[in-house]
Amino acid sequence: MPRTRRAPLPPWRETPQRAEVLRALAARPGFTSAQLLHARTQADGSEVGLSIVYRVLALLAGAGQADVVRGANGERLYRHRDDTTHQHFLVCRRCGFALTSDSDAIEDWVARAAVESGFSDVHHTVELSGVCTRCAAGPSE
Amino acid sequence: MPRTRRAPLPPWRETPQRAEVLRALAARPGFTSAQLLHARTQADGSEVGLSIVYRVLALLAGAGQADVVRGANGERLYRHRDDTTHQHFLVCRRCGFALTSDSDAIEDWVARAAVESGFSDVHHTVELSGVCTRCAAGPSE
DNA sequence: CTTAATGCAAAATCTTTGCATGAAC
DNA sequence: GTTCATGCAAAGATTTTGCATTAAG
Repeated sequence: MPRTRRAPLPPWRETPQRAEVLRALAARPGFTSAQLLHARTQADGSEVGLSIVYRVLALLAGAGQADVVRGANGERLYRHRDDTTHQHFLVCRRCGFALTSDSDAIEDWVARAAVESGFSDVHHTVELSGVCTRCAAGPSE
Repeated sequence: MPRTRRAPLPPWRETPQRAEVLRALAARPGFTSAQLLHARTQADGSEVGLSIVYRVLALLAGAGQADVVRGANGERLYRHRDDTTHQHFLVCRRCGFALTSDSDAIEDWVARAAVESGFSDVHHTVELSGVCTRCAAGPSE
């Protein structure tokens, strides 16, 4: 019973702005905030409105084409999604670089907790953050 | 190597407002937002400023006397802390009622992920949300 | 042409902060 | 009396939305 709620994917028109957001998102090695993404597109010379960045990211996330985690301050961080399996991430707090974590143990645990508690429609969020080896070595970026 | 960073607990004066926030927090069966807590204190006839609610909650959380999770919209939800063990919660999305989850499996998994990845200073957040049996039965509150 | 996307600025949230007043110790 | 807490309103930060304009199909 996979939670693969691949949304009906609302009308999607190819526009330069959307391409740009996708490109910028794909170019990031890790999770990135909408704001930073917007800054990047600006820096790259494209004129993409901040609201569009938000709208595109929301669409992507809704369609399952982007993963979302929450930063320490509650801001949403997005990452282009490579595959379709449900995953958890170990995200570098400094650079956003993320490793996927093998999470069968978690999934099992969650399923068990759901059953035992009697709770219905149980969602889960597992977020790991740390400092990656590269950032630990030398404060870059 | 427990993450029991029990803060030095900055100067703490007993005031009616603090007592009221504590009381309101303790009265809740589950996790509650600062805003709702403020509304409750108002409803109970006490005059506690919203900023005080935020400040007191921040102090409590910092001192390890309250647990914090994040709601779906990124808002912080607080709960009075009964014991000192590191726990995870299964929170009802409707009423905030929470069950603690036995989380040894998670802790082990996190520790392993940290070691294997080479990441340092790894924090983790595990949040489960669902609908508790009571709320599933009848939409109350 | 018809419908959807864009951009801007305004609004909505949640949260924090500056500062003068008042209460705790 | 000092020092900290309070309250208000203003500021911050992130995200959403209304609406006229522009572009995609």
